[in-house]
This record gives sequence, C-alpha cells and structure tokens, in this order.
Amino acid sequence: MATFSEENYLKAIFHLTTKENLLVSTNSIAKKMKTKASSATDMIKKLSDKGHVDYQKYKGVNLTEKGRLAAISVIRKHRLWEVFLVKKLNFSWDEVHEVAEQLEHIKSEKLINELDAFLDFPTEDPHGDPIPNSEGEMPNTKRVLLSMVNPGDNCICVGVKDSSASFLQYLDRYKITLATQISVISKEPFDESMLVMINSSRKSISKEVANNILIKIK
Amino acid sequence: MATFSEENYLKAIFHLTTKENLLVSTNSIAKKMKTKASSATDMIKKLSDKGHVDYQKYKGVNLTEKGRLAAISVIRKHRLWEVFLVKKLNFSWDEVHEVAEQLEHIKSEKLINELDAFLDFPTEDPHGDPIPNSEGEMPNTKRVLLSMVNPGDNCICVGVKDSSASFLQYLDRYKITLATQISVISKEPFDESMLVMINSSRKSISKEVANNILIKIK
DNA sequence: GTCTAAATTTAGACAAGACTAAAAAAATAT
DNA sequence: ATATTTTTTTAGTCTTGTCTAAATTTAGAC
Repeated sequence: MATFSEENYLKAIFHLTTKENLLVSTNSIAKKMKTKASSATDMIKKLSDKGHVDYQKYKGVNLTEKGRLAAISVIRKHRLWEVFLVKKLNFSWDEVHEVAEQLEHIKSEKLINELDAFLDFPTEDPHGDPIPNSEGEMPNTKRVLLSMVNPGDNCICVGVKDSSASFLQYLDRYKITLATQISVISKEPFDESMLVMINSSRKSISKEVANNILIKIK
Repeated sequence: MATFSEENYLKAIFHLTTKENLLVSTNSIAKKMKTKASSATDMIKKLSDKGHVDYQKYKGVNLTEKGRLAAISVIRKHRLWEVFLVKKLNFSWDEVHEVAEQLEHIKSEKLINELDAFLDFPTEDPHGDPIPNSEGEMPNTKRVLLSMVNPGDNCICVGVKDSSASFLQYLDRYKITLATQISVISKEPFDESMLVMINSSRKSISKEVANNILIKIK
C-alpha cells in the first residue's frame, strides 16, 4: 500500500508525463509538489524501491506499469469524489478540489466502485476531465470533428454534424456508421483531404466530409 | 488542527470517559489504541500542550471542553459516514467501520454538514449509536419506558406501549401527548407511583401508567 | 511501616518525510 | 576545451509517532 505522500508524488509524475517527454525531471516534480528537489529525490528513491518508477540518477524517472495504475487509481478517486461533491452535496466546481485531495486517499475498493455506481458511472468530472474506469482505462475523451485529427490517430465514429439525407447516403456507401473505426493515415496539404483506413480498406475523404463526422480519439 | 493520530486518541479518551470515572488512565488509553503505555504518555503530553486534555502525571487525563468538542466532531463524522455507506452505497453494517475510520478524519465543515443534510439529518448510525448534531449535542438517546426513569431526569414523551382507547383517553385528560415534557420529581417506594411535573403542574402517575409511556431522556 | 507488584514516565532509538547546506554531475557559454 | 551555471544528489538535522529498556511513582500485601 502506498502512503498519502507516495500517492501524491505518483499523481504528480503521471500528470508531468507527456507523449513527448517520457522522462520526468526531479526539479519538475519538486515544483509540482511545492517542495525541495532534495525531498523529491528522497521520495523518488522510495518509489523506485517499491517498483513504482524506473529511476536513473541524474536522468529522471518514468512510471512503471504498477506505478501508472496506482496513479490512475488515485485520479479516478479524486474525480469521482468531485462529481459526488458537486452533484450530491451542492459544492461549486471551485470548492471541490481541496476536499477531493483528501478523499482521494481513502483506501477501499468497494467504496470507490459503489460510489461510481451511485453516481451512474460518470465519464467526466465537473471540470470536464475524464474519469478512468475500474480497470484503469480512460474513457474515450472528447467528441471532435474528424478534420481535427492528426495522422496516426485511431478514432471511433460517434455522430455526424450534417444529418442531411445526401450526407447519410454518402456515409452508407463508405460503410461509415456509429462505432466504425477510422484510422487516419495522412492528410493532403493541398486540399486538406484525408487518407483513412476503414474496415481494412484505404479510402480518401474530402475536407467537407471530414468536417461533418464526429469522432472520439482512442 | 489535530492530526489523524491526535483525533484517534481524543476519540479513545472520550469513549473511556464515564460518569463514574472522569479520569482516564494511561494504560487504558494504550490498550484502546493498541499501542504501548509509553506512546500513550507521549501523545497525552502533546494533547495537554494543545489544551485538549487536562493532565497530571501519574493521575490520568480528562478532556477539556475543547478536547471534548474535537472528539465529538470526529464521532459525528464517523457515524454520518457509516449512515452514508449503508444507506447509499450498499455496505452492510459490519463492513462500514474500517472505511469510516478513514473518512472520519477528512477536514471540511461544509462536507460534513452537507452530508448530514443529504442523509436527512439522521440521529442514529447503523449500529444504533446516536449522532451528535453540528453543535456537538447528542440527540435524545433511547426510547425507554417512563417507569425506568430516575427522579431528577427530564423526559419527552415519544410514544405509548398500550394504545387502547381507555389509555389514550387517560393521557388526554392528563394533557400528555407526543412531545410533552415530563420531569420526574420522585418515586414512591411503596407502590412505585411517580410524582411528575407536566406543563408546570404536579401530577401523580401509577406504576401501570408509567409502564406504558415511551419517553426519551433529555 | 516496609516491601513487592503494577502503573507510569523518562531516556534513547528508529522510520517517514521534510529541510538546509554542500558536493557532484550535467548543461551551457565562451 | 575550459569555465560557469543549473540540476541533482548526498549528508546531516528536524518533527511526528512509534518502540524498548530502565527508572520512578503509586498501590497493595503483610
């Protein structure tokens, strides 16, 4: 079991980890935790000993799978409690953080899963941040237009903006419907058309079409 | 602000304090806290420094008013969380204690008062123990028969055991109804009849009548 | 009243988590 | 490439809450 302090560090490291920057520096952790670099180093060693992070002196840390799951568990609790405070106890969105910082450390699997059910399995907290499920998976985040997506992303169709008969018939011919997986292969700079993969076959989609398909990025 | 550990000690001392035994011994505290007497002594000194207990070496401790209110606040939180867990999150009465032991230390006036309202101001936890209100006052505890009450006690009528027409008519004549205040002045040893004060007038009540009026002691 | 047993306190130590000051490594500038 | 600055780590200290072992006080037995 992680201590309160360990959990707070894990959460901080999780939030500092980005796709570009997989190694998190001691200084950035100290700043996030509002503490001194030496204290961060001390804690990093403890987290490393417990297998929550990979650590190389002077290079930085990154979360192990174990550490990542522990961090996500804390984030899940934090966000579920925020929903509870706002929806059930009349807290305003700006009052919840301080209390949720305390509640997120309560240890009880049953408590958090029952709370989740009591709140009807919310997918976002009052700030619009996603709530991981009990398996540690983040929900498909936000609905965006297919035209906003970058090459390499995998998407799921969740709706349309234009619901005219002609557009829906177009989607029908292209075998695009709700829950269809769409992988973006490339974007043509000239006309902003997209090369995408749908049901294992490559297809080209115009800017106008991509502008009317709502997706979630996986 | 008291630490988690200080709050647990205050709670223990509160529970060990009885009308007969106002001074609580170091050993009894250590036993209740499942720790050693030396640790208890250390903590007693801290609580004394902070004005939560009166302490005289080798004699024992008792809570100051400040300490008593702090202890009651923790007990209030513990019991409200127990109600929440049982009523809203499908915990069984034997599962709640461990989690409530954690939740009772969350610091937020607003949280606990909103929770109280959300639960419709319960007066008892799932084990039947009374829940103090936000002023630190214990609710009128248990329903008992008027015949069980000692002279000097102030009571409130909360029900009847015998609900026959003749008994209800008797109560009507005596101006005894729900929420009527009854102060017991004396008990007659010979026939166990009681001299009581109802609406500023003295009345005598027989054993049979006192055996059928349910009251709460204030 | 003295002697023993029980309760209580003191002294010294330890782990967690933080700090300061100083040393070492890495990054940057010239 | 060397000098300087920044980052990171180490060493030593502090507080909280715990412990063991020893000393002290109180209570009970005779």
